Amino acid sequence: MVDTLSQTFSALADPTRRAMLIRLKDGEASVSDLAKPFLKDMSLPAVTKHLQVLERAGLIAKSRAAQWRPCRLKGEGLKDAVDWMEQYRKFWEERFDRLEEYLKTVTAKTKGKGKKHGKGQQ
Amino acid sequence: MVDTLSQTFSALADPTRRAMLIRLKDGEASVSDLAKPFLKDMSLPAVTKHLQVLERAGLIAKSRAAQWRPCRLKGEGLKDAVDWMEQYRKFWEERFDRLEEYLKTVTAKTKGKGKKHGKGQQ
DNA sequence: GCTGTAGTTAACAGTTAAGTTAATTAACCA
DNA sequence: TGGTTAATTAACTTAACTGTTAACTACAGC
Repeated sequence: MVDTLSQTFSALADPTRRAMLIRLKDGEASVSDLAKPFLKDMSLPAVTKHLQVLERAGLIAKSRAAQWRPCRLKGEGLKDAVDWMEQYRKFWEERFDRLEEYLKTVTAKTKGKGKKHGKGQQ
Repeated sequence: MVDTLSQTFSALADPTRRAMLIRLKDGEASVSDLAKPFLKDMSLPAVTKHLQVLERAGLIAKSRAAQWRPCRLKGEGLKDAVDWMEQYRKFWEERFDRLEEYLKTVTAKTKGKGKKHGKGQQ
């Protein structure tokens, strides 16, 4: 697993880490601030590891202030992941079946004009 | 890992599986159709397993036709994941810093009216 | 019934992930 | 200097993930 997209999705595939990101929406927080809701369920080193995963995925950044390590959200890290998923939007939007049928009719008439924006993503 | 969101993100955290989803955007495909691009790198049972992951995550559905198992995309499975990520959109959109500053001014004036749509997501 | 094709299941091996406890680093404070 | 707080690192365990090969199920067609 080397590619950025995999790292992003992998980092998001854990409820603890997602909860941490949600907490960080409200602004910076130290490691122990972030740990607080989880210390019944896991140790502080476990929290450190989760934060490292988020940091490596580019979803948060840590700085230093005395003995604290304030963490802040880096939302840009989510952009590529959302962009990737957006290509499926039409597959979950309402009345897709009817929409697709309509599109088939249209593309049949305009023979291939609908081959727009091939981004070559994977 | 029990929750749907974790399953979805986890399923997406693999380039092989993402490539399979991309292939399925073009329409139904059998297991061996889907396997074709990967058989240099992995065996057919490995492909089966990837498809099982996607199926359990609700991202694809398998049917039966003679000895084939046509797979089709189930884009609705991505909806919740995208919705979750959308809450961070403002964090990656351009000039966020200035936007945030502006919002702070606004909410300071309207004292609390900006507390909209608390979806209780995690 | 036999043979080929499509796909899954079983059993196993290697790697990574996620947690633990104990020890360590680093800064503050008195 | 010594104690406290904040956080990380080290070493280890366990479980899950990803892949393998070999065996099996199921259907098609002669």
